[in-house]
Amino acid sequence: MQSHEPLGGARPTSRDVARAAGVSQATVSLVLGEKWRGRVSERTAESVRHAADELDYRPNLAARNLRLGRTRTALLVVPALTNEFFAHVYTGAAAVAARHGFGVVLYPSPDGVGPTRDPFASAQAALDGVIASSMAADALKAFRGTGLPLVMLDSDPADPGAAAHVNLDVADGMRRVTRHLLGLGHRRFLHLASAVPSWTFDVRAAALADALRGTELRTVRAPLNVADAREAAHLALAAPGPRPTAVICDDDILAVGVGKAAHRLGLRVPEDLSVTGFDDMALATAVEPELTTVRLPAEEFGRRGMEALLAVLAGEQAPPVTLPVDLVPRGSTGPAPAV
Amino acid sequence: MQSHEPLGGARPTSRDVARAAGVSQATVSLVLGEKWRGRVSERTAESVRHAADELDYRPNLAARNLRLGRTRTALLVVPALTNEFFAHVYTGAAAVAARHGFGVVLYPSPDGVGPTRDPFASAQAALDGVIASSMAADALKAFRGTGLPLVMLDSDPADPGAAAHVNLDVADGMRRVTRHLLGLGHRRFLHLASAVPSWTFDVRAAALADALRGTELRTVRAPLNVADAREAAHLALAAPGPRPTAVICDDDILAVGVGKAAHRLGLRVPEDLSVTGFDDMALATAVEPELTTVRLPAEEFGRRGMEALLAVLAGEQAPPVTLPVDLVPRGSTGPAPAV
DNA sequence: CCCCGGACGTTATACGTAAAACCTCGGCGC
DNA sequence: GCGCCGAGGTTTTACGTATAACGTCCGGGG
Repeated sequence: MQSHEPLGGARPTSRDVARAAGVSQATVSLVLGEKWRGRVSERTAESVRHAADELDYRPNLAARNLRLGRTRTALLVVPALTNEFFAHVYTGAAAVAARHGFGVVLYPSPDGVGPTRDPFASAQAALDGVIASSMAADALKAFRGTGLPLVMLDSDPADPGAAAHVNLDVADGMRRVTRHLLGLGHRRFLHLASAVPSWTFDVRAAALADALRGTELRTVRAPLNVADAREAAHLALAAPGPRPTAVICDDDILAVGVGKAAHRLGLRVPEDLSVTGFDDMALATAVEPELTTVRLPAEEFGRRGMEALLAVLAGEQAPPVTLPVDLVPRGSTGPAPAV
Repeated sequence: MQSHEPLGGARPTSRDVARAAGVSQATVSLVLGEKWRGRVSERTAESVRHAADELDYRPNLAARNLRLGRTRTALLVVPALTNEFFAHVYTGAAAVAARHGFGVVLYPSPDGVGPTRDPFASAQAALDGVIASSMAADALKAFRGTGLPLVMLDSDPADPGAAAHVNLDVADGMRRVTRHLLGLGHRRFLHLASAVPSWTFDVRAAALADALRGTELRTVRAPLNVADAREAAHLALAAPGPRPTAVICDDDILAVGVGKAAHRLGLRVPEDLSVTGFDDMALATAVEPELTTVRLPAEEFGRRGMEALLAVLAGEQAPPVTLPVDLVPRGSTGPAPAV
């Protein structure tokens, strides 16, 4: 039976609690801040806690942030909220953050290109630090030079603007894909790459070029959505000349688009055409056949990112990390069709 | 050529700007706050703006929030970040918010059930108001009784705890689905419902029961993910007795699960089985055949929610809104198979 | 007997901003 | 010649918190 204050009434402050408990405001702050060992008697502490409960006191975050000069809030800059991969990254980051009394605010880069006017106005929160995906490069620019500690996800380790780097071994992921496909006898490849420029995609392309030297490899780019991917794949697959027998995609979404294009062209997957994705999102097992793809440890990626940021904030060095990835073979890849 | 302060150096305050411009701090606040018409000369104002630029001054949000007693931040409580529908809702809400100098923070209800310990600690931002989906009922509980203005999305309009309601006409959506399927000759239905209890799903079920009275209608529930939906659908479709000819789903994700179950059972969609989704997310056109589904105006939903919250914060009444929905017929529905 | 050092609090202050209240001065009406 | 007013500022205060600096009382060692 909580006694509710009148709804319009102002929220109680630590001074109100102090008055109710018959102590000074400073004592309330000490007790509630758990810094009172040996400074306040158990009896007094208890009465403060009781009064705080009674009044349903919650400290004013704005005042605390002002006083302490930090906010315990991190910003996660992601390319788009609709990208399921980053939902998992967020989950991981938020979990670690919560354990340290931190909160995580999301800043989704607007879908349209071009940098935003003022990210801070949008984020609206004072921040202690920023974690950003290299895929959100445009939105990111605005955060540079603000002096805020910056942890970069999947970006060039040589970038000096970042205080720490957490990467995924996407090059190895692509190598595993090629090994898998070469083992199935494929020799003519199409790489459906992301049209968004980003270090992580450059790395994939380079790894691919390296692993597939001596075979036929074409590259086509498309934005990260099914419709555009389908169009791009349709064009490439319907082109004159020998058709690739395997399409390697930078993302599951692109791979789904390829599947749709194949379907429209009357090509069976995987009998006529093998397709691979990247990320292993829910989408990968939603389609038929299920996608052979590269599984990325998305949640751990987010966790490591947040841990790196916390380390930086604590003044420590955060060594660069590269997380391993896995190939998940499924139904969308099969033996290369006999010529 | 921006002259960067030493990186470790403290951020400049309005007092620093004042010193640089040779005026008092109050004047800086007036000028930068655009409240200086007739109070400060154009010359002085210009010199203040110049000094602020020079120092790369950004107001301290914590101090401002403390002073003003409000944060211009709204919280959007959603069931899960992986649900694409809410990504669009967020986009809409954030767009309106930005136009009014507001920011939007996301609070994704943890995937596991059970209320969270302290949402405020996680949100970490002082808030002016909350917009919440009825699908996140558990996380929502913690926000009740805080006196914070609450706008509910797709929830019982009779709920007195909310200051405003914005709904989607999901009942009409379901009626359109039934009309479509009845017109195709279907008479035996399976309703694959969401296992998450929520007003919006109750409404759908009721509308369905009402529109399909006189036909055969079974109901099965599944959590909102492909794997569980597939299992539930598999069981229901493989059960003895006459098989339903159409499966009506509460969500596109569920519909995709049904498609996979059908594939496994050797049933062709739509020749042997018609399937409908709900939401019209990207997923709906990612699968083959594409899903007949109900298109929800997700972005407008978010916009209206934010507008309602702004109205409430301005002390106005926000009349309840119900947004219309549309049926999008695609390849997953067809004429009922001849018995 | 005096002084000293814990134990237990209190008083005072600073964080950076917004804005109310207050100053100063020159010009103008009467 | 005096008062008043408006333009163009400045001084001051408050927001709520955390914490450094400062009492006060009491028991005990020298």
